[in-house]
Amino acid sequence: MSKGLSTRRLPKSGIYRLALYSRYLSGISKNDDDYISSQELADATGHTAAQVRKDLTWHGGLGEAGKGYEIRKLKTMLTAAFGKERVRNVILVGVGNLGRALISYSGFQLQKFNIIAAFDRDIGKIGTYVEDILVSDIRELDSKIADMEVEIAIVAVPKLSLQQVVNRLVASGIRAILNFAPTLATVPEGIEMQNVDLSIELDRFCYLLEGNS
Amino acid sequence: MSKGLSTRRLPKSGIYRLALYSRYLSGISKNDDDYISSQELADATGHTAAQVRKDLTWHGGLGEAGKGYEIRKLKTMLTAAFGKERVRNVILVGVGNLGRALISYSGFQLQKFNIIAAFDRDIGKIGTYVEDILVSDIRELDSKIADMEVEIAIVAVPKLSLQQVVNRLVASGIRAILNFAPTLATVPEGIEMQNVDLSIELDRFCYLLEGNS
DNA sequence: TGGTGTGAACCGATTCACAGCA
DNA sequence: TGCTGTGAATCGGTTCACACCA
Repeated sequence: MSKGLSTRRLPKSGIYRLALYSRYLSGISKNDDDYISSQELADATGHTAAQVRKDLTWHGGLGEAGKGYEIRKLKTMLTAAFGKERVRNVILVGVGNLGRALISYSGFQLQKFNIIAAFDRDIGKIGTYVEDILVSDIRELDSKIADMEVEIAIVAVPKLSLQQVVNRLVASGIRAILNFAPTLATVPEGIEMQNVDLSIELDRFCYLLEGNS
Repeated sequence: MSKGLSTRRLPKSGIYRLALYSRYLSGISKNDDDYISSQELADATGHTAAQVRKDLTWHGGLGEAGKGYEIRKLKTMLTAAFGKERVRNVILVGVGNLGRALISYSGFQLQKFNIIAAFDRDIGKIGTYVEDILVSDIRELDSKIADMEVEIAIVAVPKLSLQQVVNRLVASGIRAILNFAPTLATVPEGIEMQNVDLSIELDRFCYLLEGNS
């Protein structure tokens, strides 16, 4: 008889949309006292007003009938939902071209992400600096991050090293991994792993351009 | 009465899986004469066997009952589906740290993507080379790519320039854009645009780590 | 026996439509 | 009147289960 208690949490894709709303709010010139409608957020992020309202519902109904959402309240809610009251420490593993570019990527600082350490296994890179980040030996991962609060790692290593690096990260207590290596790795239950595979993004275009409608 | 003709094409997420299968096949040591089961592909890519079979159905039933899929046939089908018989030309706009790293990214050559030109608007960069790619003035986009076959552009420009760059690309006949700028742009119907936003990937982790279950 | 192909069932996410409130 | 909040309807994708074939 029970229909199964219908979804009781924001869907995965909703997290992405919340981040988009949040980014939009930080970019507009409106005052924090102003109100914004679900329609405006929808237009700005390419979704529907109903979708926006539903997304915003999960963290408490903070809209006001007839007026919209007070920007201050929205920002507060989003900051809390993403835990952005504080800066997040992030480590990088793999200091190749891509890794170096990621260290320099300005978007991170802006978003309260702070790359605090970098690791590589290439003896030629260990001990050097990229921007102001010291590159350490990957074997020192454990000891280096032991007393720092780090939950997130960005990995940009060759595909053959990936699983090994991931294992090491997990063993060190890392809880979320953003992977740029063009291959997959397995992680234990409870560890988040997101893959960004540049070639596969382009492959998607190829498929579509090939006329597979 | 009609239930609406149910899905008659591979879902968007299926394109991603197809690319994954394809990559797995190029990486294994099996002979092209060998057979592979949906189960093996599923295990290798983190999906289910039924899912794999359904995905492979869209481009023709090439499995053989009791044996699996002949690797040669699979590869041929995938090559055709992604139009990988030929090399694809790609241009890059925005030669900052990230742009330079993308030019050097080895995954592209391997996957038959060929970056043939780079553009920037910074006078200090125009005329220089990154690897063996000449950086041209973005204003020469049209004339430079007029006689080349280019359908795909990778964009790694500052957020404020994005929409303008996108407009220019679309006007030049580009049909697919991979965007690394941390913002959105609008494109006309029929143009494909995929956003890769590094901060937002990390934000997703933050949300999950915050215990929003 | 082993493994494909596929309709049907299921399930989660999106959209619709409207009641309710300022 | 304008816009939110939300159940209900819908949609699309995934999984199930099994007929079928070598």
